[in-house]
Amino acid sequence: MGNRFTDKLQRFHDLGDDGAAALVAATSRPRKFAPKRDLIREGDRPGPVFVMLDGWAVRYKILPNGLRQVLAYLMPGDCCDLHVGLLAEMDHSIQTITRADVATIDRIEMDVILDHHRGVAKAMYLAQLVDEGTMRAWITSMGRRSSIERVAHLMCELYIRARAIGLTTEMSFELPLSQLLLADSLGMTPVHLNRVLRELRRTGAMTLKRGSLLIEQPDLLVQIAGFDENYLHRRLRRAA
Amino acid sequence: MGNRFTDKLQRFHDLGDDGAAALVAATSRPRKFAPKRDLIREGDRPGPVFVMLDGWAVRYKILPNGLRQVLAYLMPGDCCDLHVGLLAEMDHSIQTITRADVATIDRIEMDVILDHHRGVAKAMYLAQLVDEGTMRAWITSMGRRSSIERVAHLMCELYIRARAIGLTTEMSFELPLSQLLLADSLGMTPVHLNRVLRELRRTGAMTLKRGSLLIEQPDLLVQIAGFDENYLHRRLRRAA
DNA sequence: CGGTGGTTTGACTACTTTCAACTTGGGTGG
DNA sequence: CCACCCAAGTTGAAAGTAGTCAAACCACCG
Repeated sequence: MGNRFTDKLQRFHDLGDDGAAALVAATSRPRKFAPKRDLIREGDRPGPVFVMLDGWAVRYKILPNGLRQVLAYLMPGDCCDLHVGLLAEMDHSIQTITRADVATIDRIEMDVILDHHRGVAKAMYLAQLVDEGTMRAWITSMGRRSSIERVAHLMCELYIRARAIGLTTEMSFELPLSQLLLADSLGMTPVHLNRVLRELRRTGAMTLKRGSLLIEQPDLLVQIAGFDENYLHRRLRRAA
Repeated sequence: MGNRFTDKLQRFHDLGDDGAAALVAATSRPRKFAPKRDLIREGDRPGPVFVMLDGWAVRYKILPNGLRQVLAYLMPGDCCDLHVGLLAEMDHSIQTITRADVATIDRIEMDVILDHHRGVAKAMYLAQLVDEGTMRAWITSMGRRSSIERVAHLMCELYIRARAIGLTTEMSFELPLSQLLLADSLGMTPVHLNRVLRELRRTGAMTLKRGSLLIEQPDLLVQIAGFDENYLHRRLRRAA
């Protein structure tokens, strides 16, 4: 009865039948986007809330010198900040990676839903807290993890997130990310990333090839990454 | 009639007399902390919302190997996530840097205030969006700026934030951050940070010395940093 | 007046980028 | 169906950046 968006939120907090229905209705007219299409750009005035019903996207920034930094991945079910409409302008851009189905929820409608369905509001606040935790984990990776640890850590994160929404099969999953994109996510050059991937393959921990990741030794990968999934807050507060 | 917390929020959105009064009342019993005291640690169950009425604090994470990464600075008037109470456990720690006056707002009380004073809710959402924008800027710095650009960028940010709350005098301000702390913020070693600071001094852009920053050539510093303050969202949306 | 934490410096090492060339995999148009 | 093309991936060598280790220095505090 739901879609990937409500399925994700439902795992955070009970939306209630009417809450879920309201969200489904609000996202019932998704638009299809080709790969590498900007949904919104830095400097634009924020519009509606974007909801990824299918496909992947990235948040990113371009520096004056043309370098790009990826800030976050949006996977099916993810959405952007619910209150983003309060801002005068975007401080980053959002672009599709793959073909994608993207719904938009008007700011007013979003407010109405949040006001009338406390379960939806709680679930969305939790989703936002997880996104923030993820940003903190990225800052930590960039600042204090070696390049091999950083790569391993991101792969662990993406695997856990993909698994949570049913995109994994055994120890592998579709990962539609080019090495260029990964390099821009991890603050390294594509050349160096390529060498790090080779090293991870050599250790037997994982193999990334065009479009999919195979995790051969999960324990080893987790150990290399120093991965602790607490920041994804999959353990929820009881009696919230 | 307000305090540093309400003053800050008021700049984002009109709190209304009763909204401001409610916040002042809620933060009227601050507790004093010595420097380097943890307010809460990673793994702890989140409690009330912390509000910095005076003094500085940092959010940080410690890695398994003992390395520390600073995630954000909390300056007077700043507070931590309003919905943090929804989480089962903290994904990072918060520690005072200086002596500090910290108020706490109980989760229930916070919810009541947000429900009854829409202006307060809007202002706090905006504050949170700015904090998120700041995290994105940090990720960008760590990933794609050189060390000298990174240092310059952080100094620009801290100056702008300090100025917004009236802590600056001309082109200098009190900056109670050790080089060790700055190094842990910028993902570099204290030794290297020290050399970068020397280089910035040499160019004549700025001089950091024990406890205060003097910006000698603002234009040069901004240029070195590639600083664009849009992410601090000081330009607000009209008719919000 | 000696500690203690913080800052500064030098020499050496390790890691990462740069640059440039070459390979591969898919898709497209003839 | 195949030749071509382009984006993406891979590799080597040289250069540059940042980390490590160790010691000295400094300022403030008790």
